[in-house]
Formats: sequence, structure tokens, C-alpha cells
Amino acid sequence: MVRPRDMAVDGKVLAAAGEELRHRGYDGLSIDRVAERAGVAKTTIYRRWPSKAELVVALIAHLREDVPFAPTDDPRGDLTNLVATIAAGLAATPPALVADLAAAAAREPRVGDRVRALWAERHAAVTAVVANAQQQGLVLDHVAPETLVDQLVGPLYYRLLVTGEPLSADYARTLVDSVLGKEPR
Amino acid sequence: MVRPRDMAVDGKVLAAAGEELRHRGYDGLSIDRVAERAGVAKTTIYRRWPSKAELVVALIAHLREDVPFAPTDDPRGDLTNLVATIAAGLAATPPALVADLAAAAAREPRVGDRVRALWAERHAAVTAVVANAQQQGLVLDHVAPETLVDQLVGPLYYRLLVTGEPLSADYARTLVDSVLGKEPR
Amino acid sequence: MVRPRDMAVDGKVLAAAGEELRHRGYDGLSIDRVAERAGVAKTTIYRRWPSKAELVVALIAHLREDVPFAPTDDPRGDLTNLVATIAAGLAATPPALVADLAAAAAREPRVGDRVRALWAERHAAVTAVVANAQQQGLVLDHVAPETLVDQLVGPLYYRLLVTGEPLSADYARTLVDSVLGKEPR
Amino acid sequence: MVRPRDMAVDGKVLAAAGEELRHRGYDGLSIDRVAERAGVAKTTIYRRWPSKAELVVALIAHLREDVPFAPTDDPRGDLTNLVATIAAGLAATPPALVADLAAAAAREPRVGDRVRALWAERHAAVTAVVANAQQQGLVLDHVAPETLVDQLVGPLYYRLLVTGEPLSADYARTLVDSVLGKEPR
DNA sequence: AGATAATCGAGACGGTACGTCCCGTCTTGCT
DNA sequence: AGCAAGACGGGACGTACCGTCTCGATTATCT
Repeated sequence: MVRPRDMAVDGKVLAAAGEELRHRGYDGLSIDRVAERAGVAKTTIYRRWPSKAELVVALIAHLREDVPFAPTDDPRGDLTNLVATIAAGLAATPPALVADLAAAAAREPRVGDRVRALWAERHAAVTAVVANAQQQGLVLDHVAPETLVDQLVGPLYYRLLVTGEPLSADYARTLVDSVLGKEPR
Repeated sequence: MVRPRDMAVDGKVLAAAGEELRHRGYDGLSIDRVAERAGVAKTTIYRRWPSKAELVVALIAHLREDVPFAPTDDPRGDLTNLVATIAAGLAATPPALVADLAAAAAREPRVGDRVRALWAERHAAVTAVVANAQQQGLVLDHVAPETLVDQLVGPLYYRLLVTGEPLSADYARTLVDSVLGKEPR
Repeated sequence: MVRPRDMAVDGKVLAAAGEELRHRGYDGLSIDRVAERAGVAKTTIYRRWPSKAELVVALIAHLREDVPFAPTDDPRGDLTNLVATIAAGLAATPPALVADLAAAAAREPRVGDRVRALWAERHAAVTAVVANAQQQGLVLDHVAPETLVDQLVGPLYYRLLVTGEPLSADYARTLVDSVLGKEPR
Repeated sequence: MVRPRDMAVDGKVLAAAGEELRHRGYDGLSIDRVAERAGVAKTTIYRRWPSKAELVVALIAHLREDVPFAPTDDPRGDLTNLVATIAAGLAATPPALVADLAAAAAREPRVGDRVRALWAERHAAVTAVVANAQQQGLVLDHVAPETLVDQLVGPLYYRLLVTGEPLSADYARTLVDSVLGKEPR
């Protein structure tokens, strides 16, 4: 009954915002400039995203790549793959962006919900594999799977945000080895 | 021959900036407001710190607290204490502040150096204890101590910044148990 | 073959617009708000009145009140009554509204026509009485009746719009006395 | 003790605003454009005048020409000159501008004060001459001088704002004649 | 005791971006 | 067609900070 939102707008705006974010960073991302670059009125942007933070959240969600995850009967391999994939994804994202999201999440509840939902997907995938591995007796079963997940994924964020050390596929393997024990054979 | 700088100014400004940083975050930290709150002219602030980032750098150095740590001959106890202390310290800090610092660190190299130096202290303390425990055969020695440290401390930041789950002393114990194996007897 | 226009719409819109005009003035009159207040779509308003100015034109025609005026054989009394009635009418209207109408009239020719027609009625009534009085020798006949009317009615607007002084019935009497000379007996 | 305001700014801004006002009218006067035209930051304008209305008030006050008034021993001549001068001044001002000022005055008390002060000067000059004439027996003394002033000046505004009739020097003379009586000789 | 020179407060200034409010036009589907 | 609902491009608003700049007024220290 009403004029529907122009679907193309979302794409144009997010594309423009992405460019800006990449080239100028979060602070330098100006709605005015995004609007101009997208060939769209500023009001149109604010009609869809109430603030810069929300726009960036949507942007991230848009950029999100599925963590393609096909479980095999080799939990160790699955886990290594998964952690390495997550590490690679994080390594490809500007650290400042991740930190900005964390900060926005901590300050604005609505943003927090969305950001947490974003990470939760990956978290859940890892949890599933870990639980699976545990059932097959590959992991010390005195530890809750959630804790193990924290110890597999947490270090990635720790390095990215805190120590600034690089995230390599090797590091992912090291983490899995530490949790599952050295390769049996 | 010249009028010396008023020593009290540094303190007043840093105190005011700290308040602002805590309550409004890095982005919301406004030099105008800091100047007003500190009862100091904006010029005076810019005379000492050439930018907001540098001011925050100085501020961070001020915020540092010692992690008091006295090693005993009980590495497991030492480790649990240390991790619990760090967890408590983090839990007492507004998550947004930690995230803001991470973001500022990622954006401004000089801020990054200082922030990393800030966390490095704690990191080093944990590393020492872990290495010590490893020498006493308490930990699987196929894993480098740095990795274990990441798996002890990383999850704390992960919870604080990413999942938003609480940081309890219990959680600290769980982490240590996971790394050292369940209490032998 | 076509759906007829909903007659009720005109009334609802003009009523809403009148409210807005009274409370917020011409500039503050927003079509968006009028539409909402009238429970009508903006499109519907624009279908009938092509612009804000035209809407106000229509509105003004609606606001017109008759100045009930029954001439007797006492011109002085008639004049005093008439001027007092006009003064009371003006005093009861928010000064800002009168000023806004004047401004709109000066800016938009079509509004000007309507507004002038609105006041002209009153003007004409006074002119008639003045001419009548003059014929009866009550007024110095070296002055054109139009001038006298200006001097009777003009001061009312002058006070309302310029000096801000109150418009009382007494003041109306004073004006008439000044023009006709003090009550003979 | 502080950096003084740049005196040149007032002039540049008011000049630019005057241009805009003349060419685009009150509504079309945009602070952004004024700032650009004056080569001044928008903030600088807002620092001095809190709103568009106040800026225009200042502008008018700036444009204000003294009503040069040298009393002679010929009150009738003085009065005619004075009223004619005021009429000429009003005739030279866009009616919409006068109406806008009246509207702004009616809505914003602060603006009202200023605008009234602006007109009050002229009002006072006329009052003085009228009182003078009355003392010399030129006017019927049963009428308060304030009333006569209203009847001399009010019609000018009435014509300008309400009836839209022209303001000529002749009309000024007619008004004076009506109040003082036809030229004795 | 002055001269000299940097410090400090106060706040003006040119800028950039923000998020809001309207305007008048448009698109869509229900009546 | 008329109408409700609301998206859209566009323009202006007034606010908040930024970092730079001018001013005195205020301390020292050096002559």
C-alpha cells in the first residue's frame, strides 16, 4: 500500500560506505560523503540507519562471509580448518574496524546485540565441532566445550586487538594442537 | 628566564581526561570539555600534547596499575591467582574503555605502542609463571608457553569485548584447569 | 466514471491548517504536520492546493467573520461601535497571525489579493459610515473620507503590529473623538 | 584578555545578508549562503547572532538611517517633513520585510524589543513635534499627542501592510492637514 | 628595579560533520 | 480517479568539536 523502498539504495549506500571505511577509517567515514558517493540523499540514509554506527554494523553484516563448514569424520581436521578460516577472516579485516565494532557494541546496546549475533555464528560452529571431537574422545572431557572454544577463538581476538601479533594459519594449528594434544600419529 | 610550566596543570588535565574517557569513550573525549572540566585553557592542553591521541597516550601511562605478583613454589596456585587478578582488573574496567583503547591503538601507532606496553607487563608475568610450571612438568611441553598464555588471557578479552559474558574468578580457575589439567589429587 | 473527491477532506485540512497557522505562524505551518493532524495523506493536500501559499489563501477565506453592522441615525455612535468592534476583533487575534498574513500577502500576490479582500470589507463599512457622518456635517469636510478611515483603522494595526500597545474600547473612542471632535454636548 | 572580535566580520556579514535579503527575501536568506558570500564560517555568524531573525534585526538596525530632524519655528512644516521622511523610508523598504519584522517581533520577545526600539525613535520624534505644535495652539488640544501620532504614523503602516496602497509625499501632507486642519492661509 | 620571555586564561575563527525538519514529487496498491 | 502511506532528492537548520590564532595578564629569571 505504500511505495516500497528502493532496493538498489541499500546496495549503493553500503558499497559507498565500504569504500569510505576502507580508505578513511571509521572516524573518517562521513555520512555526507557516503550520500554523495552513492548518489543518494542524506535523509535516505538516515531513514534506513539511524546512525553511523548502525550503518557500519549493517555494512559488516553485509560483508560477512559465511564460514563454509562441512563436517567430516576428522574432527581435528575440521577444527583446524575452522579456526584457520576464522583467523584468515579476522586477519583480512582492519583491526581498527573490529575494535570500533567492539567499542560501539559496548556503548550502544542495539549495536551490541547485532555485533554479538554476528560473531555468535562462528562461535556456534566451533562449539559444535568441539563437542563432536569431545564425544569421540579426542579432548580431555573434564573441560566444558564452551571453555575450549574460548581458548581456541579468544586468542585470535587477543592477538588482533591486544598484542598486535599476526594471525597465521600456523597459529591456528598451534592452538588446536594445544587443545587436542599433539597429533597422535 | 622564562616562566616555568605549572606542574599542577598536567595532573588536572589528565584527571579530567580520564573521567571523560571513562564516561564517554575515546571518540566522545572532547578537548573543549576536558579544558573546561580541568579549569584550564584549551591552548594550554595543546601546548603540552599536540593532539587528542597524544593526550590519551599520556593518560594511559597514568592509568597503569601494578599487577602485584609474588611467585611461590606452587605454580598452579600462582597461575590461578594471576589470571584471577587480571580477570578482576578487566571486569572492573568499563568494556567500552578497553575497546576504545584497542581501537585507538589500531589507528594511531604511538597510542598502540603505549597500549601494548600496558598489557605487555601482565602478559610477561603470566608467561614467566607458565614457563616455570612447564619446567616443573605441570604442563604438556609440546606447546610453547606463549601459546598457553594466549589461551589463558585471550579468553578474558574475548569475553569482555566479543561475547560480553561475565569474568568471574571461577572462570579464571576453569581456564587454568583446562590448560594444566584437572587438579591431580 | 471517476471517484468523487471526499468533501470532508477540505474541511479537515483547513481546520488543521488553521490550528497550525494560529499556533506556529505562516513559516511554521508545515504541510507534513497538517496532513498528520488532519488524518490525511500529504498527496491529498497537494492535489487540491498546489502550494502552501494557496492553502493559506483558501484558509483565509474561511477565517473571515462578518462585521455585523447596523447603521442608525447616530453616525458618531455607529462609528464608535464599528471601530470598537474592529479593535476587539483584532485584539482577539494573535498579533503574530496578523503579521504573518501581512508578510505572506506581501510575498505572494495571490495571498495578497485574498488578504486585502478580507480587510477590505471592514474598510468599506467604515468608509460608508464616515462618508455619512461627513454629509451630516459632523466632520471637517476638507479631508477625504478615505484619509479619515486610514486614521481610524490604521492606528489599530499600528499598535497591534508596531508598538505593541493594547487595543481597548476606550482607545477606539479616543480615535473617533479625535476625528469627529469632542462630543458636542 | 581575550582575542577581540574581528570588527570587519560584522560588516562583511551584514553586507552579505543585506544582499541576500534584497535579492531573495527573508525566507530565501540562508545562513550558509551568507557565510559563503561573506567569506566567513557559519559558526562565526552564529556566535554573534543566535538566529536568522536576530541577524535580520541587526541588519535593519544597521540599515537604519537617522531621521534627520531639525525643528524650526514652523511646526506644520516640521511635521510634514517628518511624516514625509518616514513615509519615504517605509516606501523604500520591501513591505514583506517590514511584515516579517512585525511577525518575528510578535513571536520572539527579544526580537520584539529590538524592533520596537527601532520604530520608537521615529515615534518619539513625531511625538515631540506634535506636542510642540499643540503648545502653539495649532492642534485641537482635547486629544492626547500620542493619539495624534498614531493617526499620523499608523496610516503609513496600514497602507504598507494592509491595503497595499502607495505611500507618497502627498499622502503625508494629507495626513498632516487632516490632523492640523487645512493650511490657515 | 626593570626588561625579557614563556605560560596561561579566554575565547574568536575557519572548517567539517552531525542529525533533524520540511519541501514538493514520486510510486504503490486499496477503495 | 481518489486516497493513504511513505520513499525519495534536495536544501537549510543550528550544534558540537577540531586545531589555530590572537590577546592581555601573570610569573619567573637575567641584567
